[in-house]
Amino acid sequence: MAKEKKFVEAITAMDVDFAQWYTDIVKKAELVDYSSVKGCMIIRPYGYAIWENIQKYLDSRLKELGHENVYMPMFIPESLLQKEKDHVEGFAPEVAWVTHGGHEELTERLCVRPTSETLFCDHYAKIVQSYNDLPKLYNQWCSVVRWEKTTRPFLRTTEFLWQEGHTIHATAEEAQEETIRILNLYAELCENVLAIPVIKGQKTEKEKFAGAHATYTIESLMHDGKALQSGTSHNFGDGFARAFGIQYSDKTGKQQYVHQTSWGVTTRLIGALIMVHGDDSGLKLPPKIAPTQVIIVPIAQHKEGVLEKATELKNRIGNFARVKLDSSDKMPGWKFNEYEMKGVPLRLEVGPKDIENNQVVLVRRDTREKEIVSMNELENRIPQILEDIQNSMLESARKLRDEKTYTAVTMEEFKDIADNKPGFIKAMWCGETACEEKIKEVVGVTSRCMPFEQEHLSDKCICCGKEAKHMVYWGKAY
RNA sequence: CGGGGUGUGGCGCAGAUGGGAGCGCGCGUGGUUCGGGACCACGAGGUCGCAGGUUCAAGUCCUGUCGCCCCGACCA
Repeated sequence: MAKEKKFVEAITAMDVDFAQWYTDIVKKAELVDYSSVKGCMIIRPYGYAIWENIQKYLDSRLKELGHENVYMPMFIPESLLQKEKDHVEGFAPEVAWVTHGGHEELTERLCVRPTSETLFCDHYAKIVQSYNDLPKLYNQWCSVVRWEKTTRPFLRTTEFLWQEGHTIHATAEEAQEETIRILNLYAELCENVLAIPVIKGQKTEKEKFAGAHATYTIESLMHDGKALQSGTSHNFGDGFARAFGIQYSDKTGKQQYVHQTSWGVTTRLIGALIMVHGDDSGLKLPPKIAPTQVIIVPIAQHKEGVLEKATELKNRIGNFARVKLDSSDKMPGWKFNEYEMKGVPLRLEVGPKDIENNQVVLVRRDTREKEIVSMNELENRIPQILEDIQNSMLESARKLRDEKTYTAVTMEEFKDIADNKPGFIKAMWCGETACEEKIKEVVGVTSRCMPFEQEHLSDKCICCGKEAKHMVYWGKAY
């Protein structure tokens, strides 16, 4: 362990100070820089490349499912924002307002979008007339602004990047199907691409989105035992449709309100990647999302033929993986540490000895296992290793999460676990907000979700002792 | 928004009781090196967060203000 620490002195050890560890990684791996605007971050090329990979996957999957991308204005007139009561109330404390255009005060102030429900609704009301116009499956990639009090790179910033889908449907059933379809897509993104295991479930009344009929969520667990809401999908029912007058005439000529959904994931997912997979040497990226999957480090590159061979390998590997060659004058050891810190899944070392033996050295980031491979085998072996890294990262993340998931039946147990063992706690709940609030006050945890996969831990609500209606995942959350 | 901490070259820091702006790393050039953060030589780089004030003199003292970090209350 002491040896490991020596590798990367720049990063604070996780168990010494988790928050500092996170900040160190974010900066040292060159994901972000702080900007001159409070709470706003500069996403640097390496960080943005991760986001682009998330976008690529999600965007193509959404399009396969029939969604279309649009772009809405970043400003919302105050009157428009106020049309749905719960919605405004939910967002009012964190909206930024534009009051002036040039030197002139605006007659109506404009809000910088914290989310675009109202804009989509306003637009849908105009373009929808008949059942033939439905469904509308719109998605938008943009940034939104929420005036947060406490900010942290990726996890909570004043401005953040996201994707927001807004769909309208003829029936409640279709809207519900869409809501769940997207939740499943998000879960797939997390598990299959980001190697982050998630719990799918429904938010309680207290935790649901402002103005929603029901909110569904995927919850993941970070290395420090805190939960992170990683994506949400909302069924609005016809609440917004009524507030905004989004109606269509059905086949019988009757006016009906549409049924609506909205859903989003944000750059927060990058924070999840860091906190689920990272270790004391830095970031650890699953191959499917890593901007660079293979880094080639030439050894004694000044010697005859080394750089030529490294370049040749780069070109070959480039046919099936995202590869980079670092031919800078830095020491090989320096490069090893640098790319470990940046979480590059696989390192390929090639030096004079290797060339002599027609081999290379491959080193995995996740396990640090070293493997000598014949140069003839790269096309076979590298994809295998990358796939294996992808799978085993998901497995170890799942194992860690399961180890940090506890069960409580009494309040004493509940409190004891919450105080001493950071992680998810499963406990039964009667469904009353009063109990939820009391649990927060007494135990110090919030409800994360009512998982789709329910378990019967006891007949009674852990708080009031009345009949239990749901098993709930509780925890401290980001 | 409350409590605590912090702000000095790019980064990490030192600068007791007011009077030379310094160190390590990094950066540039040249050379020797290269299988886990190399070494030597030379060199570039600073409105001491910002604004006032006290003083002959402020990185240092006083007031205000802003940013960042940590802990809480609110949130993707």
